[in-house]
Amino acid sequence: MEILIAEDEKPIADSLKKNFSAEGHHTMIVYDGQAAINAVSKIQFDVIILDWRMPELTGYEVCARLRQEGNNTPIILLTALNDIANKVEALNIGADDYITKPFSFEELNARIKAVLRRYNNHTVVLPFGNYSLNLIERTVEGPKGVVRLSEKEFELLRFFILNKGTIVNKETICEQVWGIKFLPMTNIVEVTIKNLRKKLEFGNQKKIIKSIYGEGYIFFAD
Amino acid sequence: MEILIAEDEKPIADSLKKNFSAEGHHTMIVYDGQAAINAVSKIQFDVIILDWRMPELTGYEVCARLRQEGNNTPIILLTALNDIANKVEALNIGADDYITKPFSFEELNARIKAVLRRYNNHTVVLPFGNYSLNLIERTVEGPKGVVRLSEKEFELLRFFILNKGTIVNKETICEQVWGIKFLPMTNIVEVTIKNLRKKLEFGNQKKIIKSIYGEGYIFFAD
DNA sequence: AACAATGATGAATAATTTTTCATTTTTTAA
DNA sequence: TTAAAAAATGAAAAATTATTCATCATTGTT
Repeated sequence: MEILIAEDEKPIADSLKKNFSAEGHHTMIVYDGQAAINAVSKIQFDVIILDWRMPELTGYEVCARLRQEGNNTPIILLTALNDIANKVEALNIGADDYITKPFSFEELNARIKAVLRRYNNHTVVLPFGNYSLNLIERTVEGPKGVVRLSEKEFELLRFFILNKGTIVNKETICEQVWGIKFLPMTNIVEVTIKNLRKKLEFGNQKKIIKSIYGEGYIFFAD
Repeated sequence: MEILIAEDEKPIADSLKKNFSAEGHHTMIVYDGQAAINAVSKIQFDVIILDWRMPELTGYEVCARLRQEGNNTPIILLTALNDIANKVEALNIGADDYITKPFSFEELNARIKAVLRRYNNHTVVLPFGNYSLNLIERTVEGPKGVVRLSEKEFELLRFFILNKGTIVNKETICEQVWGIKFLPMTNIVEVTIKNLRKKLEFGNQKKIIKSIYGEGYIFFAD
């Protein structure tokens, strides 16, 4: 993993580097904010650790500037002040987490892992219309907020997204989602579609799963 | 999507191309096996459709050769024979699916989507030791074969993989996996670890989740 | 060795999800 | 307009998963 440490207190920076090296990561140290900006423009880091107060540009400013530029590498801010206002500010300008000095390496490391975990999930998402399906969490974000899907609902939605814009019949759905040949004496497909609709549809918004009498269903997104 | 069609019967190839174009895909047609090999060396296709019998190299030979070279683009074989032996052979040499002529475009299209679906999942996998965790299917592939995990088992394993090699205490596990502050009067962590172990461990193989008395657990992979 | 603390485990209970079933609603075509 | 087919739905039953609980096993300390 490529880690950038921007921290003007050399002992802290060195100690972090040593610890990260022991875990098999590559670390780069810079001692002021401007150097951090320069480094980020050259290297694609996995995590950036920014001290709050630094010469040239503060960690706060570096973070804000990176986010303005559209860079969304996970950022963790280090601060000497155990100040809630700072935390709120840090998260507002787009930091992913925040840790108060003094801290143990284990603590920082745990935060990094938590951030990366959240961050990685972020990338495994299927967008559709004004919704998005998180494939790991099995949640849909949409007009109803975040809704958890059960396994079958999740598989069904994934199937619909993949086949959006085409009519799919119940036999196909059954084979693909349930992995079984369609048995005419069951109505699991209808029931699961009903439940999925209930979780996705909001008020008078247009339907995204439409039934086509005698043929099957068609899924619209956007 | 970039699709390669290798099919010497021009009417079939043209009809497929027309249909794929209507769905917004780019299609390239070649009329013999050698041309297919050449095309693949130049362009990164999303799916390759190979006729079983073709001049120069048969679809069977093209498929085998591509797989030998380490190319793992999804391949669907078309064959005129409704012959089980062929199907087995096709899958043995690494084809992803197989379809018997005559077929409708819808049928082929459905197969392509099913293959892509399987294929896409393949990429969202966390390897650890001689196991791998499929993040979409929530299955582990390991010495026990493929095992389905329940939601909590899945989240727990994901947490362990992320924190492999470091000791994690029960409080942290509880917070990260269950999203709750640890309550000392519950033992869900122990129980879920027990169940996960049962699904992962095989015979006398060395443990991958080790308990550290009074401290927590440590996860080893490789 | 004996005790106390911690962890493991089987089984009971609770909660959730899946499937079935009976009934109502909608759609199409006569 | 009406009858038949298809789809939607609420609720019951079945299956699976999560959690609790009681008990047993292991570890570290005295």
